[in-house]
Amino acid sequence: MTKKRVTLADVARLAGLSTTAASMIMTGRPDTRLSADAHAKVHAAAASLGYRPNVAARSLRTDKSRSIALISDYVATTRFASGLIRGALGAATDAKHVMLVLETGGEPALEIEAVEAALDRQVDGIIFAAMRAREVFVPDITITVPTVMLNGTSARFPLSVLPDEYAGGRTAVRLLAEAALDRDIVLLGHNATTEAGLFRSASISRRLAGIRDEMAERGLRFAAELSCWDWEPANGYDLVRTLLKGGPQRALLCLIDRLAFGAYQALGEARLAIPHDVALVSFDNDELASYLRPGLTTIELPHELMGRRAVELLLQRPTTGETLIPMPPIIRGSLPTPP
Amino acid sequence: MTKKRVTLADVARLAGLSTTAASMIMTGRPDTRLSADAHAKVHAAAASLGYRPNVAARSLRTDKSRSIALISDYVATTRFASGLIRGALGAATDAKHVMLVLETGGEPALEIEAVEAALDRQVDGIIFAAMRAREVFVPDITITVPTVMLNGTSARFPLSVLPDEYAGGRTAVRLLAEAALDRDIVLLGHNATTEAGLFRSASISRRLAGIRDEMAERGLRFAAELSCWDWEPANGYDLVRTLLKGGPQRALLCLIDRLAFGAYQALGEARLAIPHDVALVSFDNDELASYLRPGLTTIELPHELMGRRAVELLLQRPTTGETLIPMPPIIRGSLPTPP
DNA sequence: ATCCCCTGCTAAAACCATTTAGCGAATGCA
DNA sequence: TGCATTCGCTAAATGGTTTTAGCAGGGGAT
Repeated sequence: MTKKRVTLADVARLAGLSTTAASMIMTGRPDTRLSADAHAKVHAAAASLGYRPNVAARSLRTDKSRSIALISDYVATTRFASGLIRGALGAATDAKHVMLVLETGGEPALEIEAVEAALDRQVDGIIFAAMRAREVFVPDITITVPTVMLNGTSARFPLSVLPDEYAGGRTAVRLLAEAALDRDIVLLGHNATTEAGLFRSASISRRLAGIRDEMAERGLRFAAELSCWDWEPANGYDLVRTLLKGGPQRALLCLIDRLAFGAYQALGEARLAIPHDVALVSFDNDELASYLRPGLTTIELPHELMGRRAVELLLQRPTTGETLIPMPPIIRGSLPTPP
Repeated sequence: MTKKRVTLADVARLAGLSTTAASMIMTGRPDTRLSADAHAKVHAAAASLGYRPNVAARSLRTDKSRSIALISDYVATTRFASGLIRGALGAATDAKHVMLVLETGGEPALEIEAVEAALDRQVDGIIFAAMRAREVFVPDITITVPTVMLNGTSARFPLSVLPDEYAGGRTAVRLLAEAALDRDIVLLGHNATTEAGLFRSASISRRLAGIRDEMAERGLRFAAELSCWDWEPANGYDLVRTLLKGGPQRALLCLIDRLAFGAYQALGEARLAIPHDVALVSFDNDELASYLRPGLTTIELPHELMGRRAVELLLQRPTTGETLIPMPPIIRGSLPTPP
């Protein structure tokens, strides 16, 4: 009496054909020679029975599963994580795939387990996502499926999707230079280790390279470079408080929105008006940026697009090398409108 | 020459036993009568070959897959989403399960597709997660696996995991009353539709019920109730600006951290010191709350715990009804320390 | 000696789809 | 008419595991 699942054999029986025929028709093989009548009958039977293929049986036979795995170091630590996931998920769904999410916390043992769990489920591909862009681990076990690095790079897997930090850096300087021509520009959040690429984050060093090149091309120099070792709002606050003992009109180039947030706090306390007294531009387009008053002009880290692109790359598997996703400027009120 | 996957038959062959024996030993069936010697040989063989069971084959046979699906309306819209996902993922991993994440955008057509995609993959259970707590849809198709509602409720599926909003509401009032005994208390973010439960969010109305009951028990009344129709920082800002024309020392009970954020902005502009001039307490423990100066005291929405609990419920499947997760107070600097 | 049970193990079916190899009939070509 | 080719379709093998049914041999009871 147990209601069993409808199988392909049921469909075939109702259509009066063999399961072979039904299979070929349902999977839409191009080269087959079955009659239009047979097609119609099978489709009708499938529809009337509400047939859904058993994915396990199919994977067993084909070694494919219409699913991909997103293996990340941290899923929740940064709000950006959800942008990557959302983009990847959207693209996966569009391609009629399903997405497994695995988290490793950066621990090698868990990384191995995650990869094996994914492989056990015959995923059609793996995305390794780093929540802060960096050179990534990837456990040293044989991986038999296509793989792309998301927001990170790896020597083993050349396919990667990254934000175009260099161009983004140039954009930021351009915006600042055009909007606040006459002001001294101060760099906020610089960090020698990071810039030298010694730290994990290749991204930030590219960002800085773009900034410096654009400054140089415009014949500009930073009036000051304030560095810090962490990128929390409190760091931005402290840095700007000490800065404020200095001169009159200034422009701030913040490397990260959270620092800019702290800067806003310090500026507010000092009764300095944005953008009239101090102009700011920053990076990330953190959700914070839209909450500030006035809104923070910032160069967006396009996480959703990156996630999407990673899945597309994985499934189409044509190209090789780095895919750079542009970082669009988000214009809000923290820069004066150019004359 | 193609390196094939190691199968159970390979293991059995190496151990000199039948696949039946190998299967029984590997799956650790309790009632079997195979010798200790046989156990040792099979385990040794499996280890030396690096055997990993083929999940597709196993699911085909058992209709289980050691995987669960998290179907949510929105994955990225709120920062909280990642808390739910993270918690669920952690619990799933602990139970050696893998988690599929599906997103529907709240569209019924996509919801059906998501459920079917999950069922096709023989998931062992489904979690329906709502990113804002509410009565949830759930498409009207037969669902053959255990199901729990996360941060939402459904008439069809009685198992749900929710924040204990009522108790949370009482906690907030208690903190405020104890720390700012003498001040008038203003309620911020109230909204008639919501409170009546007419809006989607059952959560907020419970939160308010807790607040009102605790106020009543303490013989307190709100000096004012400021309502708004949206919960963005700008709303909090506007509300507090108009409020500030009023009297001297005040205490603010904000229904949502984002409103409190706007309140901070308005208070800062008015040069009012927190908590000296105005005390605040709020709800959610948004990431924002820790960035503010002074930090915002708030009643946490325990998303990670909720996600975790949902998975545990799904896999153990003992209980029924609502599971309420406590909302812990996060003490920061926005309340004066009691004498 | 007969019968029964127990121990330790295995053969084979089942799960459901895909795919290879091939069959009978109809058609094309000469 | 004879032969080869194409058309439209199917039988059976395959993938890797779990599970049911049961076998051979030994021991105990009667």
